[in-house]
Amino acid sequence: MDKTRQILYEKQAEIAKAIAHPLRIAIVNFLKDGEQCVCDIAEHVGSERSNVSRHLSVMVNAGLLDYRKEGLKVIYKLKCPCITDFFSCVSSVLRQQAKENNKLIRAL
Amino acid sequence: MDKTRQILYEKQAEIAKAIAHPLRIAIVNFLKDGEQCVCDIAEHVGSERSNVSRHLSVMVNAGLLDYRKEGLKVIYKLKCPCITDFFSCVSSVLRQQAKENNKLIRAL
DNA sequence: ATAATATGTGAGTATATTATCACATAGTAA
DNA sequence: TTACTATGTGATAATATACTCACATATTAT
Repeated sequence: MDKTRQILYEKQAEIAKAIAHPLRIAIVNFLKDGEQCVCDIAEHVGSERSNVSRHLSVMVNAGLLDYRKEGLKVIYKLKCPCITDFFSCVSSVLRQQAKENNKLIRAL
Repeated sequence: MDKTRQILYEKQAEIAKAIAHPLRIAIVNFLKDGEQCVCDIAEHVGSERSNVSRHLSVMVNAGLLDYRKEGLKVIYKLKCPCITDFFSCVSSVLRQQAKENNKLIRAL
């Protein structure tokens, strides 16, 4: 295990961690349909603005989101459309789990 | 925000969390080349067996890995080859970050 | 049977993450 | 100026995660 490789894995883990939270996933899914301000994001995901603000900065720091100021508002948007690839993998794991569950249920 | 949708996001986050650790990413990358026992995984990633064992069970619980016993050894393998999609997304974010860093450096 | 090996797990500690509240800041409008 | 709104942040407490050590379990070999 190379030292460089280890650093790479740490960076990759940081990005993965930035996605790995239900609220952040909800935010990402909302932003797929276009950029949004904190205010509207908070209302859509049903959480406090201060909390949403923190989650947004986590994703900005990880390089997942970009933002720009517009008057009082701050508008966030997805930086990388490839985020879809991530969810396609996750969904595939979930489908597999569902398939196995069904197998169990049928065996009852 | 639907209740069902919220549950979906929680499940997705669980899977993402199961990947979001440097050691687990190292393990996944090792297992891409084929199934391996705990012993060899621990040596490859340079960590204690008990620790590796814990990380492996995290990924098994998340549905990322499968295992089978073979004598004294327990052999773990990737359950979903699509894990590559996940890393392609993460790598794309990292490339973007590198690009921006270069831009900064050139502006010095 | 005993010894040796691979794996997993309980307990404890250290660290990280999250949510909440109160407040600070910054832009806008009157 | 004052009032209002959107956003971000410090402090705190609750919770979750990770690592280490010692030990338990299970399989194989002698």
